[in-house]
Amino acid sequence: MPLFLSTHVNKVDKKGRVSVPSGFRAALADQSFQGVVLFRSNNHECLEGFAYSYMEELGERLDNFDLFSSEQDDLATAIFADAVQLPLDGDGRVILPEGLAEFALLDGRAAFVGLGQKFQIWNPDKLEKRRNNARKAVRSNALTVPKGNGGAS
Amino acid sequence: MPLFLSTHVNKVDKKGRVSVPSGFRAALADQSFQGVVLFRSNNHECLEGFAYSYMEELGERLDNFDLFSSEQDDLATAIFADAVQLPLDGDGRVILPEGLAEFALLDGRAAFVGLGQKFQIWNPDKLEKRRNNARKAVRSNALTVPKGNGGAS
DNA sequence: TGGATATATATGGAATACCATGGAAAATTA
DNA sequence: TAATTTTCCATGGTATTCCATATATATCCA
Repeated sequence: MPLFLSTHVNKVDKKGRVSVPSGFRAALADQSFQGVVLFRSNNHECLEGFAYSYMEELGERLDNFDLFSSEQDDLATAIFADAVQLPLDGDGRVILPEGLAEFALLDGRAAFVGLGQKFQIWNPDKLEKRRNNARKAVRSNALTVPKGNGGAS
Repeated sequence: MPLFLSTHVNKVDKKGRVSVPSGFRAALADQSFQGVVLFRSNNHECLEGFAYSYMEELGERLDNFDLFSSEQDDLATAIFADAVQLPLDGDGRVILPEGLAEFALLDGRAAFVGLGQKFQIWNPDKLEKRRNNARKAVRSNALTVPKGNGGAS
C-alpha cells in the first residue's frame, strides 16, 4: 500500500500550477484516474487531498451513517459537493482552483503534507504552528496508535 | 520480522550519506521498499528508524480513528508529516536530510542503535549518557519484559 | 598456528538521471 | 479573433547511480 509521507514545499506559479511531489505521485501511480481529489478541510485552513480510489472508500464509510441523518447529509455535503478532481499534467503538476488556493491562504508556495492515506496542502508559514500543536497534543493527551482495532468506538 | 540489533557507528560524509550497518540491511532484505523510514524522536534528541512495512501497519491502525477527528489528524501529522522515506543506494547508504541531521546533532558520525522492531540514530557522544540513564532506570525500577501480549490494553 | 588470500563492508568522488520550474507553442472555448 | 486553457519543451538544480579505493573480517592452506 502506497503512503503519503513527509512534507514537500513547492512553488505555485502565476497560473496556479504546482508540482505534486514525486513521492506522492508514486502513491497515485496505479490508479484509474491520474490525479488527485481536493477539498477544503473542516478543521484547518488547509486543503485535504486524496487518491480517487480512497474517495470511493469514503463513500462506503458514510454509508454507516443513517441514510437520512443530518450527520450523513452534512458530511456528504462538506466532502463530496465541494471536492474537485484535478488531473495531473504531463509534468506531474495540477492547477489549483482559485477558490481553494484562497481558502488555504496559498500565495506563492504550497506545502504538501503527507498523512498516510491522505495529505494536506498548507501555507508553509501556517504549517509550522500546526505542527507544533499536533506534537503537543500527541504528548499531552498521551495519544498513541492503537493496536488492532483499538480506536473503534 | 526484521530485528535490529547492536550498535554501529558510521561516518556521515559532507553530502549527508551514511552506510546503514549491514546487519540492519539484512533485517530489511525482504521488504517491498528497499530503504528505511526516519523521523524525529518525541522523547530524545535522536532519530527513530523503521522498515517501511511498519509504517504501512501504522497507517492501517490510524485508519481505525474517525477520518476527520482531531486525534487522527494530530497523530498523522506528528508521525507521517515528519517522516522521510529514504531509499538505500547501491552501496547500502542513505542520505540524511539536513533538518533531521541537525535535530539529532549529527556532525560527522552517526550511531545506529538496534532496538528490536525499530532503531535509533544518535550522536555517539550523547548516546553514552543516554545509555547510562537507561541502565539506571532499569535497575531502580526493576523493569522487566512483559510476556506474550502483555502490551495490549 | 601463522600468514596469505579472498570476501565483505565502508567511504570518497565523479558521472548520470531525475525533478521542479518557467516559458512558449498549440489547442480549445467564447 | 481574443482569451483562456492545455500541452510541450528547455533549463538549472538536486538527488541518485556508478565506480574506485580503503578498511576490516573471514577463509584457506601450509
